[in-house]
Amino acid sequence: MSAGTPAPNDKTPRTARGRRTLRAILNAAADEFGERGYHEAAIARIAQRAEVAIGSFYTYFDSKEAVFRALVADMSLQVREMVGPVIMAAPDRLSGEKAGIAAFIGFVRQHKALYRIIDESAFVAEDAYRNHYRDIAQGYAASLARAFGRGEISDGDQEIRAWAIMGMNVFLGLRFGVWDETLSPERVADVAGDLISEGLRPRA
Amino acid sequence: MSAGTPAPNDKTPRTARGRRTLRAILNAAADEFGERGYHEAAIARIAQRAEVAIGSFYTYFDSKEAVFRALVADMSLQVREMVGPVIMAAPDRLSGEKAGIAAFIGFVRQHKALYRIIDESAFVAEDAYRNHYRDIAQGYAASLARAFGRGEISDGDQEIRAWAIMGMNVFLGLRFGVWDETLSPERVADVAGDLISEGLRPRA
DNA sequence: CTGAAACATGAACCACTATTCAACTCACTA
DNA sequence: TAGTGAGTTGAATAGTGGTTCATGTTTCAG
Repeated sequence: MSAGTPAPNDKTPRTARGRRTLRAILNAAADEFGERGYHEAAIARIAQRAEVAIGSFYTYFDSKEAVFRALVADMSLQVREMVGPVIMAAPDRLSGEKAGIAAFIGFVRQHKALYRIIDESAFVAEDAYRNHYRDIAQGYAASLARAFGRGEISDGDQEIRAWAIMGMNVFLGLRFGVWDETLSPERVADVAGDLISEGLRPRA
Repeated sequence: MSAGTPAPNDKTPRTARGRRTLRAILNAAADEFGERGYHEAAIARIAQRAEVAIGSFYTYFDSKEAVFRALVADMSLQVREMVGPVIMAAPDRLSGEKAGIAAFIGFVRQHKALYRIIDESAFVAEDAYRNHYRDIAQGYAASLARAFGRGEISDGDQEIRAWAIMGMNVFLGLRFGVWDETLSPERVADVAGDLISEGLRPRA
C-alpha cells in the first residue's frame, strides 16, 4: 500500500456482524485464489467457502479484481511487517541480511498459497505488483545508503543493488520455500548472505 | 525443453503449406498472449491475426494451453541460445557475468511481450516454468562448479548461488528491461556483476 | 491425371461465471 | 415495540469464449 486511509469506497462494514462476514470472505478468497489461481477461482466458490450468499460478497467488494487487490495489499503488508523488523533487530549488516532471507523463506513456507497471490498480481493487477516491489526496493535502497554512510558497505548504485537482492530473495523463496523444503532456511540464507556480502571472489 | 524429440503428438504439419500455417499461428499466438496475457487472449483472435479459420488452429494444437506451452518452450530456448554463448565467449568470469546480464536485459527489451509469457507460465503451465528455470539453474551451477575447479571463485553451494543469481537477473530484467529503459543494460550489468563478484563488502 | 491424405472453414454448441436485483431478515435505537 | 439502516439471500441475467464437426478445397505421390 501507499495510502494511509483504510479504504476509499463505502463498502466498509459498520457493525460487528459485518466485520465478521468481511473477514470470512477475505479468508475464503485467500484460500480460493491461493489454491486455484485468479482465473480458476470463482466468486461462487469463495462465497461457499465463506458460507455466505453470492450477494453478500458484493456487499463488501465491487468485483473479483477488488478482492484480489485487497488480498495483495494484505500480503504485501504482512511480508514487510514480518521481514523488516528481523533485519532491523540484527547486530550487524551481514547477520541482518541472513536473518532477513531466512525469515522471508520461512514466511513463504508458512504462506505458500498466499504468497502466490502476490506473484500472480503481476498479471492481474500490475500496478499493485509494481507498488509492492517499489515500496520494498525503496526501503531497502535507503537502508543500503545508510549502511554506506556508516562505512559498512562499498559505494554503488543502491537502487540496482536493491532490485538485485530482492530478485535473489524472491527466487530463493520460490525454489527453497514453495517448491522444496529440504534445505533449512538458515542454510539457504547462509549461502545467499555470503554471496551478498563477499561475492563469488576466491578467498584465502 | 528437456526432450530431444520435436513433438509427441501427431499434429505436426506434413506439407510446406502446413508448416507455413503453423508458423503464422505461432507468431500470432505470441503476439496475442504477449499483449493480452493468457486469459484475456482468445483463440478466435489468434486465428484472426494469423488469417486462418478457428478450425485451422485446432489442426495444429489440441488446446489453448497447448499453444501456450509451445510458446514457452520456444522462448525458453531462445533465451538460452542468446545469453549462454555471450557468457561463454568472454575472456574471464567477471566480464562474462556482466556480458550475460547485459545480454539478458537487452533480450528482454527486444522481446518484452514475449518475455512475459515465460513469467506467466508459472500460473498457466507450472511444470513448463519449473523446467525452464531448472534447466538454466543446472547449467549455471555446473559452470560455477567448473569455475571453482579453476580457482576462479570461492567454494559454496553452487545450486543455491545459481538460483540467487537467476533471481537477480530476472528482477533486473523486469525492472530495467521491461518497466524502464532509462539505464543502459551495461550500466545495470556493471553494478550487478560487481555485486556478484565482490559482494557489498567495503573496499579500500 | 487422379484419388487419397492433408489442410481449411466457421457456424453452432456448450459450459462456465461475474454481476445484478428485488425481496427479506437482523440488530439496535429511541 | 416500531422503525430503520445494515446485512443477507440466490435465482436470473448476460456475455464470453473454448472446442467440435460436417463440409469443402488443396496438395502431391504414383
